[in-house]
This record gives sequence, structure tokens and C-alpha cells, in this order.
Amino acid sequence: MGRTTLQQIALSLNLSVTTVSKALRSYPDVSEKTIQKVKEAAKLLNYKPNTFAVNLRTQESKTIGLVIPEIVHQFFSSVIKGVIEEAEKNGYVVIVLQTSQDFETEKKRIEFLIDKQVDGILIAIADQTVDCFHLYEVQSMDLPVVMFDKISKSVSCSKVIIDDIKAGYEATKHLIDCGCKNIAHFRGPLTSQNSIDRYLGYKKALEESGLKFDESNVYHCIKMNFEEGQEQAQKLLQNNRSVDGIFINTDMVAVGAMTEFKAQGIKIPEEISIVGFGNWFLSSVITPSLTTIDQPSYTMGKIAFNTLLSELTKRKKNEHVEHETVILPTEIIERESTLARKKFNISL
Amino acid sequence: MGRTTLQQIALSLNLSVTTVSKALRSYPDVSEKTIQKVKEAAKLLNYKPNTFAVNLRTQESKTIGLVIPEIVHQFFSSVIKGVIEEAEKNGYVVIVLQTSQDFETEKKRIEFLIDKQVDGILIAIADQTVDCFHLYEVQSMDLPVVMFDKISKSVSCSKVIIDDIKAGYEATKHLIDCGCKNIAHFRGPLTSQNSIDRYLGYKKALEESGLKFDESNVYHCIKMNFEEGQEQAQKLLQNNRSVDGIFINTDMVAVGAMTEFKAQGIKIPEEISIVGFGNWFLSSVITPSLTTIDQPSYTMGKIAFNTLLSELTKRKKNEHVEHETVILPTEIIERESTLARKKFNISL
DNA sequence: TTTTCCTACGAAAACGTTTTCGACAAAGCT
DNA sequence: AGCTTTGTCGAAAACGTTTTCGTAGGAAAA
Repeated sequence: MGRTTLQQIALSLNLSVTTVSKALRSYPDVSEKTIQKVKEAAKLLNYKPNTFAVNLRTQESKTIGLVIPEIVHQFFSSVIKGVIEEAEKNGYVVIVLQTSQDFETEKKRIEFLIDKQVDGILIAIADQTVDCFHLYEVQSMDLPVVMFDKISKSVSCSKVIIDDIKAGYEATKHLIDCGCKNIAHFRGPLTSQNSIDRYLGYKKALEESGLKFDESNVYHCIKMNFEEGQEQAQKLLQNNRSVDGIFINTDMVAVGAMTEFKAQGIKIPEEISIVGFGNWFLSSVITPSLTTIDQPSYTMGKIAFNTLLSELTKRKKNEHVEHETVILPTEIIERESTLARKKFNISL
Repeated sequence: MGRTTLQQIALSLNLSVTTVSKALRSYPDVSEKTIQKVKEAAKLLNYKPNTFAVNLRTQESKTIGLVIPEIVHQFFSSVIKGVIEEAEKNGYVVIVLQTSQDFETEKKRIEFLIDKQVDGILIAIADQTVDCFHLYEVQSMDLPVVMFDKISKSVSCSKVIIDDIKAGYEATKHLIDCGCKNIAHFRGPLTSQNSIDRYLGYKKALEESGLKFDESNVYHCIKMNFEEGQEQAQKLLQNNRSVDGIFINTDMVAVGAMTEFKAQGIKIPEEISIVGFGNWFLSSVITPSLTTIDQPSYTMGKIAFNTLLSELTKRKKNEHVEHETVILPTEIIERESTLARKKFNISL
């Protein structure tokens, strides 16, 4: 009973385990005739190699770890999908783990993956992550690491990202083109490279257009959720009623802000234009629909896996691996939260 | 170099591998003194058991498979989160796989998991799944299966579900209480037990309230996405303009339908009241907000894992395992898509 | 004929654990 | 003293592969 083993095939054919093993992998030092015989017998007996034994012998698990801040999240769940699909195609298994944006749990998750002996790690680091010693440790164990989306410049590894500065610049530029004169920004955590770059893009667009940049127009979000969008919107209304446009770090916060503005009777886009980030599905169905920056998530997952895979295969062949940084394109999606004002300008 | 092994600890302490192994697991036949010595040395040398060897020896992987129709999906991603969290607490690893609601890929995924030698499988079957031989096969290999949410009555295993009949009944009852007289239903695939039960609940509510049940008021959705919601809404408008309430199988379809109704200038809830299903986040932020049925997803994932875990531990102890069916509570969330009409009735 | 060279196969080690079974001493009991 | 019990430890087998190294025998070359 149980799984058929090489042993059993060997016995049934009067061959040795060695020959059977080699035959199944089409070694050149076994005759074509026996290769056929063995493969037939294997199919007949429904032979499946014992993963545990193979792993132990080859010292690799065909398993990679995927570490992300949140699972229930449109962007990251799309990444998961991309990674898993690509992994499955190549016979790899993915262990998905979540950090809840917390540094300590991130360290624990990495430790867990090392314990489980994955072949490599794909990670989008937590916003709270400040140092990356836990990743250096991974690398010191000779495991390849590929970072995507939420990266740290301090780690020397392959990366798959978007150009957040450019995206932030274009989002802000769009608001300027719509005629906004006093543009605020809801930014993310200070430690997040995404937030930093989008903020820099925002600043650059303002300065290039001759609009004054005012630090008091920048609002900080930490948790980046719906409620924080509402809170910051309230704060903005208390501070400065002359703001006529906002570039918001992420769609979820933008939707929170829009909900608050609507509740206070402020008209979007007539009084305030809003640009979000991420092109979440919900941004297309809320009223008014939200202008936003589309960023690839599914393909980012696919590409991230494939760069990791290529590092893995190169290592196996003892080839030199060159770290590469892939930058994926973003695109602005114009919708109602800015459209009206643009029309208004054109008619002038 | 590389990982420290039992061998190395044994050597450094002048003990045998056997004793070291036993000491680390605190066997009773090794003295307290050496246990301490060994554990110290293990910590000092940063010993981590080699998973591959342990797996091979114990013939278990501490890994389970999680098979779901879609990853990028509010409900299922929450389930994933629940499962993974609970698994991590218990030292288990989760392999997440997606079927895209397709029967053939479901079979392939199951095969993949068998190949990878998981200890058990958690599954929400695809809508297109008609027979469950692939699951019988899993069970015949002595692997426990637990189904959740999307189940098949033909499989004898533990299940974690909601009472879809009751939920469908209450959704429809709510529409009736709001004064709707001609209530339509957007149902899901014929092969999905969820859809069947919600449909039955809808029918039951109508009949109990003395409203006529009309099969032509039932619209079939297959893919259950936004676009289908729009299409069915269009179809409904062409067929029958006297419908004043709809119970829609899932929020995403409901949002599609609402978008179409709004585009056609039909007022919600004044002309048509709508109840969705699932309490997706977006249903709370669209205009008007959507009345819906809240169903537990995160806890469903947690409970599903734990019932699987208990089956696994019982099997290891050679205890008899009793299949159980856990039914989790649902709750109706009343929002604007039905609220107004209710108020109107009260004022009469 | 002898030597060399392939071809096709197998023995055995290794991967690192866990567990069974014994061994041996010391201690406890008639 | 003889016997059993108890407390510690280790040898060895086993899990199922993969790979290194041999070897037997026949064919080709000398």
C-alpha cells in the first residue's frame, strides 16, 4: 500500500533502484529500451516521486516564500495571484505570509521561512521596517531575495518596482492641468520608499509649475485605511478651506476622504479635485468615480517570481548573478473626480 | 558550514546522535542534566532541524493545501488570511492554489497537492465542479479534506458553512418588510450549492408572505462579476419594469446592477430596492450604500483550519474522527439601498 | 591474441532525522 | 548474594531519493 517507490518498480522489472531512478530521468548511461520499460511501469504503478526524499537528497524544496504587508488588499492579493500562477507553472510552491506592516512580525516571518528551508524569498517590506538585518541574514545563508513594490534601497538585490516619483509627478501635474492652484497631498509613512517618492514627485510638479510648495499642505497617513482618509479630510477642512485639489497616496484613503467631503457637502470635483493611487476597483464605482494612477500588480507578481526563478537557476549552474531592477509602467486613469474641472478650464 | 546538524551537536558534547535527538524533544529516558546541556549547545550553535529529513522520517509535511476559486476576491482573500494565521500559530504551512472556478484546473490543483504530499486539504470547490472523484481520491490516500463555503453534499467530510437558505430568506424578507411587492432574484450558477440555497431561501420568503413566485423573475449569473450585474440589470429592465426589489446573490453583481440602474436614471431605493450578499467593503462606500448580508470570512478560514487540524491530530493518535458541519451566523446589514422605502412604509 | 574502449547496469554512500531495541550500570528487592 | 528493576545511553535501521564509482561483458582496435 501507500505510494509506489523506486524500489517497487525495480523489483517488478528485475532492475536496481539506481537504474530505475536514472531511467526516469533519461540518463544517457541507460539503454533506450529499459528507459521505455521503466517509464511504462512507472505510469502503470502511478509512481510519484517522494518529495521529502527528493528534497533531502537535493537540498532544495522547490518552495519560495512570499512576504507581504496585507493579504486582504486589492494590490497585494493580485500580486499573490501573479506569483502563485507563475510558480505553479514552474513546479514551485509558494508560502504566503503576512506582516501586518509590523517590523517584528516581519522578522518572525522571515525566520519561519528560513526554518522551513525555502529556496528563496519574495518580499514587499512593511512600512514600519527600518533596518534590513533580517534580510541580510537570509542572503548570508545563500538564499536569493527579490524585493517588489515596497523596497529598501539599503538591500542589494533584484527589485521590481514602479517609478513612484514619476507617478506622483504625473498625478500632481494632472491636477495642475485641471486648473488647481492650491494642491494638498496625503502622504504615507515617512519610512516607506513609495511614500517618499510620490511625495517627491508631488513636490517636483508643484515647483516646476511655479506653484508654491507648502509643507502644511502635506498630511501624514500611517495606517493608510479608509478611516484615516476621513480623519485627514476633516483636518484639512479645519486648516485650510482654500485647497482645491489633493493628490492622495492610495485609493483607499482617497475614498475615505471623498466620503468625508461628501458628508460635509463639499462638491467633488467642483470644489476639490482628487487623484488617488492604485486604481483599485472600488475607485471606478464610487460616486464620483476617482481619477487615479494605475499600477501593475498581477504582472508585478509574475515578474517578481520570474526574476527570482532566474536567480535560482543561475545559482544552480554556478553562474554569476547580476542584480537587476525592473521598473514597470504606470498610467493615469482620468475619471470624474477631476474631469469636470478640466472641462471647465477648456471652456474658458 | 551550512546548517548545524544533530551530528555536530553530538560531536561537540561527546554524545550520540540518538541522545541529542531525544534530549531536544525531552524524552523521559535521557537525564535532566544532559537535556539541559544539549539544549544549550543547540541554541549556541543555532540548531534548526532539517525539515526535509524530518518530513522524510515522519512522513508528514506540516503543510496543508488551500484551494479556492479566486484569490483576488474580498471574501476568499479574507479566508486565506484566517487560514494562514491559524496555520502559522500551529507551525503549519499553507499552499494556496486557485481554480478560477474551473473544474479541470481544480482537478490539476488537487493532483499537484497530492504530489507535494500535503497533510490535508481545505477546499471551496469551483462553481463548475460537478463530480467530486478527485476529492474521493484524496480521501482514499488517507488525507483529510475539509470543505468550506462552496461545498458539495456528495462528499463525506467536515464542512464549515453558513446557512444560505436562512440568509436568502432573510434578505428577501427584508425586501418584503420594506414594502416590495414584486421581487426579482439574481442567482448564481445552477451547480453551486450556495446559489441553490439562497434561491430556495428567496422562494420560501416569497411563498410564506403570500407573494407570487415567478420563475421569470429569476436571472442567472454565471461569472458573478460586475459586468454580469450590468447585463442582467439591462435584461430585467427590458423584461419587466414593475420589479420593485431585487435580492442579488453577491455584492459585486449587485454593484454592477446598481451602476446600470443609476445610468438609466432609475432611483435606488425609491424605484427599486436592492439587497446584496457578502458585505464587501465597497458596498459600504458606493452611493447609495448597499444593504447586504454579512457573512464571516476571516473566522471561517480560522475555523476551517482548526477543524482540519483536529482531524489531523486525531488521526495521528489513531482516534476515530467524526465529521462535523459547522454553521456560522450571518447578519443583515441595512443600508441606503433599502432604507428609504422602509421609512416610507413606516410613515404610512 | 591481447589490449583498449564503450555500453549498460548496480552497489553503496549520502542527505539528517526518528525510533526501536539492547546494553550496561547502579540501585532496589528478596 | 542473586535477582529484578530503574535510569541512561547508543547502535542501527529506516524513510526514498540521487549520484559517485565500479564492474562486467562485448566490441573495436592493436
